[in-house]
Amino acid sequence: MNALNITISAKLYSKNPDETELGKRILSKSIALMDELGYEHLTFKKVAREIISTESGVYRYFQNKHQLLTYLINWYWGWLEVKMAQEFMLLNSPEEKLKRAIELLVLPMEQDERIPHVDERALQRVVVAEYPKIYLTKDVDQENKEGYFLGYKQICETLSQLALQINPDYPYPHSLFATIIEAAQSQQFFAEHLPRLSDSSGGQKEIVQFLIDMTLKSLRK
Amino acid sequence: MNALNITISAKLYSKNPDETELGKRILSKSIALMDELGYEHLTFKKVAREIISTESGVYRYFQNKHQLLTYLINWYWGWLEVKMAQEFMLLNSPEEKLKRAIELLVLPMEQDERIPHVDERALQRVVVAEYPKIYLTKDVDQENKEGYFLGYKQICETLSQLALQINPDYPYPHSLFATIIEAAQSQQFFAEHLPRLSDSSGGQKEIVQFLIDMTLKSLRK
DNA sequence: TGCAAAACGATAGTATTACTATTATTTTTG
DNA sequence: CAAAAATAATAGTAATACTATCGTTTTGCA
Repeated sequence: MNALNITISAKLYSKNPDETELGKRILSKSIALMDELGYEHLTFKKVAREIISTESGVYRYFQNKHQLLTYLINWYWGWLEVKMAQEFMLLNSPEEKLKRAIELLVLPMEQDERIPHVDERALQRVVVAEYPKIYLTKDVDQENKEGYFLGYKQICETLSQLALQINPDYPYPHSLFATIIEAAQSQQFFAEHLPRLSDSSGGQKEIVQFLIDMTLKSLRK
Repeated sequence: MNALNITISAKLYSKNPDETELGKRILSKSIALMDELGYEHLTFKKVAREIISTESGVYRYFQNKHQLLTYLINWYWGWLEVKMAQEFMLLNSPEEKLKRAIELLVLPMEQDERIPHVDERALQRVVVAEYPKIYLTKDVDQENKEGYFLGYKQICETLSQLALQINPDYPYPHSLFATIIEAAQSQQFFAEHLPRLSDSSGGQKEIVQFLIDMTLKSLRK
């Protein structure tokens, strides 16, 4: 059996949704609803209706909507980390790896059959549309201690290490990749909704080119 | 009289808060409360208590909390645009202007005595902590039509034009400055709250250096 | 196989929020 | 000074984000 496990901090749920049918239904339908309605208009009541259960059923897995969104976004980063590790094995130079990483950040993922309860493309759209909301709160310091942002930090660290292989003297590797990862999301959003904040006419390829250009030029001596 | 006017799209208020005492009190106290409590925990009831008026008083100026935040953030961009225009007059090369622009984006502003009802530093903190919330909604397309994001787009356009003076062939000027402006905010937030996503140890100078480095390297041929 | 524990479903209830509506009073202005 | 505009005061509503309780079903395991 070709299992695949994305590990997520136990602080991000009350009961692990990955271990039960109901939990998986919650994940599946939350992604679809969040994609359709947006974070603000999603309620546990609506999720309950979709999974053919009750509000208290959802509360048994997640303390609130914020925790649910944080779980989903961490799942996405964990998933991306796995994809990157797989692809990096086939590549040799750190340049190639960085380029591929940026493509993975921006280009649409294909559905993985091993995880039928997660629609990766819909989740990617949710990340683009909602990701800063998980840390732009007054609770950020407390939640950071509890590991709410480990996924993001892990990806950033991995890419920073690659960058230092290209230029060991580059002084801002974490800032660079926090910026690249953010831009990967926001440029997708801008290209679609606020086109004067982007030079992409909607194609993801142009965003990839922009980000690769910015990354490699930044790493020059 | 040394007046100073930041113009803001009339779609961003029901009644212009700049024209009355009550309106100015709303602006002043909203900034302080938003800084203190954060967007999520701010309510019009709390604002009403601070301005020694009533909820309906606040509703007469702003349709809702989202519109109020959008107003404040547009005010900030308009203000920054004015500051930049002033400073650019004293500078000659586009490099110098870009560097100064980035400093203005990141370094704390000094209080302007001509506008006593706006605490620029507090407003800057509000922008850092809340700015993506104004466009990360399902209403973004409609609100974009109504001019909710003109301030942001205007700054981005101004800096793009400067960039093209340095390198007329650079293909991504809007993406570059949307990214730089976002990073200017998010790096401040990360340096304070999620330090592993930044290489700044809290000092804004390091963020400025990072952003200037990224900008100038990106514009090289 | 049987029983205790866990999970689930159903329902009810509460405090808060984000408004809307109405009316009386005060202030401004031509 | 009269009319209009702005403000204050109060009430009310639908929705939200939970919390609590309890009976039923499912599950694990002795």
